[in-house]
Amino acid sequence: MNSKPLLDYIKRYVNLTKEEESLLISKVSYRKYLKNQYIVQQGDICKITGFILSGCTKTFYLDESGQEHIVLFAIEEWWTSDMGSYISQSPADFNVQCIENTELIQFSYDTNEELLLKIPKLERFFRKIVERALVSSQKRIIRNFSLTAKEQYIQFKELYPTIEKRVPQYMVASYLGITKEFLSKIKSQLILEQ
Amino acid sequence: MNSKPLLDYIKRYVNLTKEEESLLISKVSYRKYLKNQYIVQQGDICKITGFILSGCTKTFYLDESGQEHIVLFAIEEWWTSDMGSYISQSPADFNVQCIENTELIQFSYDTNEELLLKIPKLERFFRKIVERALVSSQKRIIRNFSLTAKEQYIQFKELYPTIEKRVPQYMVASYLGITKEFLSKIKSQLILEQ
DNA sequence: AAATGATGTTAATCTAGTTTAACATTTATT
DNA sequence: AATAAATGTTAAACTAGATTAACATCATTT
Repeated sequence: MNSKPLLDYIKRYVNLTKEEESLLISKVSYRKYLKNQYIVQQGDICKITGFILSGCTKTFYLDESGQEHIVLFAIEEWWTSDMGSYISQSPADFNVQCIENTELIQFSYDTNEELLLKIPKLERFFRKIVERALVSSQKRIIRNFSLTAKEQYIQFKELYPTIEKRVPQYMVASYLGITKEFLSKIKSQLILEQ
Repeated sequence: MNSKPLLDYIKRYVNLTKEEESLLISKVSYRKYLKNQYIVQQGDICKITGFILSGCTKTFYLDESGQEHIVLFAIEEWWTSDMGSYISQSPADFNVQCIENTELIQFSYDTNEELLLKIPKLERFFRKIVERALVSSQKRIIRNFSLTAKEQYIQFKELYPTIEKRVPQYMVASYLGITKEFLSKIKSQLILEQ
């Protein structure tokens, strides 16, 4: 397992000693998922939060009519899980599925408690991570309300250019909350305009 | 200042000693806002996070055309601030305004750092608070995508019955992302249906 | 009690985005 | 190379929700 990306990432928020770093690494696990595999399924108790070493995942909700609504994508150096299910160990509302083969460093709910007690600095680290996730989530709500679908698509490309190139278009449409047909129309409009 | 509601609230997440409690109380401040006063304005650097002792606030975004989009309401025992601005001390995207006269216990950005160093348990406390806020925010995104306006309104009433009764209807419409006229139509439909 | 401003309603017209369905293109599998 | 599966496009008919505008009701101030 290549733990450097995770340790570098943590370093941006808190400074761990060498001992703390190796304790941390001894308590997490590495796992490889194949494209299309599920990390969490709606209804499961989400046992892990994963730090992505490589790959790409989508977190989505299936509604009554079986339609898929993507809440967020995650790529290298992002975190992936059903946060609600993980923190309260209750059945997941969301599915997390790999869009590409994906390598994770997994923090399991059971051992994480122990880790936080031994390295209290990690409380601060996770607080900061979650704060940033909350900010993105609130901004997403606003974009949704105050922009047309076309404007949202333009912003999405600016905010997440790599993701836009890596995931199929119909998933981008689902993330934006529109149909794939309408996104297709928007794209052809944008081509005509320029 | 009546600090009991805050201390009781904290007790649900972490246990503080009497000394820690009094240190905490010595580092926060009490403030009363009148109805319609702003706690934060778009563009300000948000210096505080407030715990609501009494009253009600709305956090909203003003778009290009001057339209107001409400991200969230907050009432007693909830937290209110522009999280993005507070955590990165950058200009606020949102306004926070009082819908009623509102009493806050304010945690200021500058003294909070000191407080967290002296009472590391608070890192955990704030992490848990933010985690819960993130979960609500993600659920809100999903409701928005997978429900019709009518369904959203019904869920809103179930989730936040007190808020629905306390705030004017046009603000509920703004929160739901629809016009006040359409909410009015929905309400009259619901009356006919029952 | 009159007047002003804030909040809520109704109805007609309009539009952004959906639905359906047929077809085109790209990618993976044999 | 041929076939199947997945992804993307186009266009017509449709609908949820927006816009406009006129009016109704409630609350606050003088």
